Amino acid sequence: MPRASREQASSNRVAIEESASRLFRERGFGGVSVAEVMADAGFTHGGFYGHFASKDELAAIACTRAFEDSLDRWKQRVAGQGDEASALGALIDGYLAPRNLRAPGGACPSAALSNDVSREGEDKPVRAAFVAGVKAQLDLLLSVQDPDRPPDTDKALVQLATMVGALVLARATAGDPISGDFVRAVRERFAGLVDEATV
Amino acid sequence: MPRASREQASSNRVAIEESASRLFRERGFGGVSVAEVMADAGFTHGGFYGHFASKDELAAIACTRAFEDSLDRWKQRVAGQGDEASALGALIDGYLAPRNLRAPGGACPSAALSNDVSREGEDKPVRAAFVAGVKAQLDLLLSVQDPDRPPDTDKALVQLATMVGALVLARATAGDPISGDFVRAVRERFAGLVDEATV
DNA sequence: TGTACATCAGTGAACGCGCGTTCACTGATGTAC
DNA sequence: TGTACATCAGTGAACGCGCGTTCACTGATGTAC
Repeated sequence: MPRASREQASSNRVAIEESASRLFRERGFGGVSVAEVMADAGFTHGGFYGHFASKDELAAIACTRAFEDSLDRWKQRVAGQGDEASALGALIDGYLAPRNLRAPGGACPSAALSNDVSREGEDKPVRAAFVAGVKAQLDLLLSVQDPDRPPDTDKALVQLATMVGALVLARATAGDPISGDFVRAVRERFAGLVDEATV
Repeated sequence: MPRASREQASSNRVAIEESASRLFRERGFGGVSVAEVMADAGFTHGGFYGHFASKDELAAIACTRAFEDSLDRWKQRVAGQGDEASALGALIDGYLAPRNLRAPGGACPSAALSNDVSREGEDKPVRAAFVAGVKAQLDLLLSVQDPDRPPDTDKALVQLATMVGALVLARATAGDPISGDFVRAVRERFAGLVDEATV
């Protein structure tokens, strides 16, 4: 059924981006073919290059979309939380939820794609998309800090590193009890139940 | 030149494992072909299946070897350090050194391979190798703790998550100032220069 | 509002290429006497 | 110690397959009058 309307074509493009955003987070850029992305969105592979210049371009667009989706969920989580501690607690509970461990396709792109992005050349478009996404995540962590104190960028950097590290390690060790140990230990640390000064 | 001696064949196998250990950390399991591993070790691809049953088996062996190499360096770093704080400082300085950011092939497999391992089926041999390696890293972190206090497993879990998160994020954002920010913030946290109780 | 035609979104075959794995072969190594 | 021969480590061609990308084609959409 050729020649969809322009409106239809536009929403088809969005569907392709959403499929790519999920599949790339699940299996990496190299783990999903252009044909698989198109099939997931309900199309044959030939139409791909009518929407995108290359797989690299789609990777960058899908990465940006993944950060947007993820950050929307972060914002919902922290919305309405009274103070910094409860906002962080709500954030980490969602971040390390079993569903997000099992299904990277709907979870944090910093955790799901960091290895993949590291291996891309520094000139590839996906790298800029990733940097922008990480900065937006840091901005959100800064936004939940106590407004009566000066912003602490270093604290946000350490928080994000700890969150991402816990998620990637919990996933890679899934099936072993140590996986749950990472989740529990980092959750408790964020909940402030552990009050040691040193890391 | 066919039919190397048994001794020679044995050291050839080690060379193949070392090439795989480095190349897989650099480019991931899917990013390196069997032929590339063999060429890196100085052989043609056909001899591969005389040494290994499959690429999956090599991935597991290379993963184990990578953790051994990495842990040897960790031990050298913490050896002779007076107390827990200085041992941790020495460890993180090496861990996040520019050389290790730029060349994942000689650095921590937890950081270099976590995404790749997560995507492998839970029955694949590489997953068990990865879990064993992570546990060995946690054991080392526990071994540098103050012997006069009870062992704090949760502290080691949070430390490892923070180290791994910092390394993967610094690598994926390399080329942008935020990359160095992750390194500096986490280094300072480990050095105890930041003494806030909360994460 | 109706008609004629140009546009172009999506199809599916095809391109050159590299993948993991297999296998017949070579000839030095290892062994039996 | 020397000879005859079986073993097997490494070679390179070949297998079926899937990859990213290109392109001629189809026919409904969009537009000019």
